[in-house]
Amino acid sequence: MDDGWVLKEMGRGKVELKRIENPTNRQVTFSKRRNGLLKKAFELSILCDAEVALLIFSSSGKVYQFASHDMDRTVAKYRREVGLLDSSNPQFRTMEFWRSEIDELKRSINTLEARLKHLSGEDILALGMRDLKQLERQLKIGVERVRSRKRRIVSDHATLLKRRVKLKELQDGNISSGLVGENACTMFHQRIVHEEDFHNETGLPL
Amino acid sequence: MDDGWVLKEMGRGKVELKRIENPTNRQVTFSKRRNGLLKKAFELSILCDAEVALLIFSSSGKVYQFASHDMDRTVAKYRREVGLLDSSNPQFRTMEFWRSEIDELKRSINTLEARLKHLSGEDILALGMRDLKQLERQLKIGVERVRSRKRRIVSDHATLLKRRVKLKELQDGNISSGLVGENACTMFHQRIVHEEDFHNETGLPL
DNA sequence: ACCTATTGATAAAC
DNA sequence: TGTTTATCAATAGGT
Repeated sequence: MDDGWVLKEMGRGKVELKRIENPTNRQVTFSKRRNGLLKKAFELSILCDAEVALLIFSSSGKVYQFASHDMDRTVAKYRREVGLLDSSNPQFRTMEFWRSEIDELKRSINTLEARLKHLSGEDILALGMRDLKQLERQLKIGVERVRSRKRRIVSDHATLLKRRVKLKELQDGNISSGLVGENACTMFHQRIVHEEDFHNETGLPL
Repeated sequence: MDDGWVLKEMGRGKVELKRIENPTNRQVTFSKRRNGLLKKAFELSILCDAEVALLIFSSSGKVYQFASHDMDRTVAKYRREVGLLDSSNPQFRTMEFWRSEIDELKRSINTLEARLKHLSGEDILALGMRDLKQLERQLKIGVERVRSRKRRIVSDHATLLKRRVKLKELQDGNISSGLVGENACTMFHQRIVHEEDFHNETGLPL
């Protein structure tokens, strides 16, 4: 049945008109749409003989701009037209600027803390089934990545030890059968796996 | 033969990237494109979490604007990026205070983001076995909590439906066997479990 | 302002 | 980052 998408569409797929959570996708989309927006602004100014000024700050703080005439001139014009407020007062403006900057950072922190809690399974009572599913998926991916990394570390350890033993064998002169090193390595590997309780496959109760 | 259009295209026909001479067409196009541009600016700010400010003056002098945050704030930010700072400014001290305040908040954000990434299994290459183990434990707890919550939701849904059906049976008068409600409920429950792919017990590949 | 044929923009995948 | 491709969006021209 139709999910009742309250969405927004674009290219290959449809995109919800909401902050793109995936940082990579967000960056790519930003780059593309930024260029598109700048181009459109330019076209409007040419085709329709309009005065256009566009300022774009990426979330990382980088600036992009377009001004058909001159940014300062256009902004000044805007202030004259709309500037009913005495925002020209340097003190006032600076103050407001810093305060809004700080408020925004605090909002970011709140968002991050909320997401962090969700990933720990806290404060999830308000989430719907859809969000819960996504959360679980993300958590599983995380678990798998961590496990993968752990496997890798153990594997690297084992390989390293194997090399060392092999080297030692060569330096000491081959004593008897060449299986000594292999056995030592295997034993080491098993020890690691056991002591660290590797993946704890038996269940979740830590 | 190709006229070698040094043009610009759009809709039904192609349009030369040049001021539209026909005043009527120019006005119509301005109206359409202005709205398109404002919409795009809005979308960019939402989708990519960007700070966008857009000023448009029609050739007749009318103003149109969009600011994702606050026009003055964004313009001030722009001036700050472009214009140089004067450290001899009397307000430099104050500014330093605000900046340190902001730096602290940004540090908090960095910490939170790092933890968030770790919980998503990203940037974990630098972590040791001990941290990885703890991470995995936390992720598993999260997964279990989310699953528990999902179970609860499904269960509640089922209970609710069961009640409704029972109620309806009473209102309609008992038609035949009292098993009707039970069956409907069971079917609903199964549908939910299946459609939502409940726990995806088959494995981790999402 | 509404309607469509066309071109434009862009999400996803590579 | 750049290229390609499938899709949906924007919009020119007309009514």
